[in-house]
Amino acid sequence: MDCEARKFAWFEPGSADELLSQRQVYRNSQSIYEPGEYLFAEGDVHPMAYTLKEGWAICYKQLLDGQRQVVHVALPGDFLGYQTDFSERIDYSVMAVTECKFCGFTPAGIESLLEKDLSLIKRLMEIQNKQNKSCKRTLSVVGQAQAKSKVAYFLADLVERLERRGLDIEETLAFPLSREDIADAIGITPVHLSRVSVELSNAHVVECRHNKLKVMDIPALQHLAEAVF
Amino acid sequence: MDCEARKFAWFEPGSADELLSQRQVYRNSQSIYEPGEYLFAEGDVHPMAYTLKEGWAICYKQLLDGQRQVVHVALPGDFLGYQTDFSERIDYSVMAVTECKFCGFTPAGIESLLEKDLSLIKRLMEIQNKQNKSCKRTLSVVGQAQAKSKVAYFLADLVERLERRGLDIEETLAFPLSREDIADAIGITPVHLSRVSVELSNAHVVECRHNKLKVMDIPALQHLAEAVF
DNA sequence: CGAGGACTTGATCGTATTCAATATTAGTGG
DNA sequence: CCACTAATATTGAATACGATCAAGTCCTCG
Repeated sequence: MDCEARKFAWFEPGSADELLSQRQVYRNSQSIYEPGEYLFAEGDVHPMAYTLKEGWAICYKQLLDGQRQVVHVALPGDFLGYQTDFSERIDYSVMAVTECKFCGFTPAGIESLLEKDLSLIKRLMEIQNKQNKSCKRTLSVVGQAQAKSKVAYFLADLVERLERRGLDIEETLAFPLSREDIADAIGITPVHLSRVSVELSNAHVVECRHNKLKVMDIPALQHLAEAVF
Repeated sequence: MDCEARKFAWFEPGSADELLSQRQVYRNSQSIYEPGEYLFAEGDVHPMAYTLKEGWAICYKQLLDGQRQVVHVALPGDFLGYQTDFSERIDYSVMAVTECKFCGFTPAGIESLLEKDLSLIKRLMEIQNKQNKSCKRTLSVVGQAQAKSKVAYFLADLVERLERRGLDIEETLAFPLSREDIADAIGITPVHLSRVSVELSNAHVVECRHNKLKVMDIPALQHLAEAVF
């Protein structure tokens, strides 16, 4: 995991929390997933939580008719799969977009970490709180905005998150999401996304092609996004 | 608050938690809001959290252009306004739809409760987790479904929540939301909502008029909703 | 009974979808 | 390294779902 991303992680072995390390917590916990592979799927009873250490992954839900909604694009440092009650079915799927490295935590491991350091509970609450806010914000844009604003919001949000992870957003960035991934995240079709992308490109706001992303006008992008940043 | 709703509340004075009661926590904490009045508004620094004890309220966000997205319809027992960091601005507004009675908690009050009973932290996490799941589910429907499914989802979800609060959903239920409230919750216009309502009514699925709700065919309603219930 | 607001209905328009064809990229084996 | 193929993305044309504008109707409340 990029060192900048550590501050987003819930618990990072090898950092200042080192003294808390316990063998059991990390046993079998580091794992690699290839593009297209699943960490877990919606409906699974899956008593593990994960920190994404490297790579990009998408979290999504499916309607009964098969329609897919991407509810989160996971970046290094993101904490996934946590549930207060791990005997419940998980409510979303996680699929690797690029090669991903995850660090897994068992419920027992989490329990023992929490007992040793009460501040980790606060941290866990903060993470939930942030995810909550982010989801409401996305819902607002998906529910109310026009296609162009939705695209702008999606890209502006991702760019902001990448910047906080230490990337220079003035540069051309690696961007592994497909048209369909993006479209499913904002509730439009890939075909229409393509048309909107051309508009944004012609307006010299942002260019997003061939798995590369180049932001040309950040203020314009954020303004189009309609959301409060 | 209806006694059935207590099990949804985070902390209910007068219940088994009674011994925890502290004067400071409840000072000035019971308050009544008339329809249209605000508990707090998006952007406020508002260091209080609340349990809704009686009435209906809507939680919403606004885009920069003024568009409104209702992110939650609050019913008795719901816990609102909690933030891990109360110095941050709150990310949504809460407006009373009917006359509402709220029970308020100060950050200091919450802190002292948590210190006395660690299980309350678990409870708080559960609440956050539930809100999270609910938001993702709503996002999926708002992002992917057709208008008719959106309406069905919205009503099916509310009916389920009312039922868990002890109401008999076979009966005609009080339903104080306006067309606009519903429309803003699912991302369609009130005009179109009106047309869809007629369809659902003609199909003998659900009737929702004059602040009354009558579900005629629950299975059909849930099937239309497309979401996993 | 009258006035104002909320809701419904009708007609038209526009954004985004769908279907289909083309173009581009990435992947594979010669 | 270059065909050849499959997958992904773009473009075009037609359609449709939902939005908008406007008129009319139905409740509610004074």
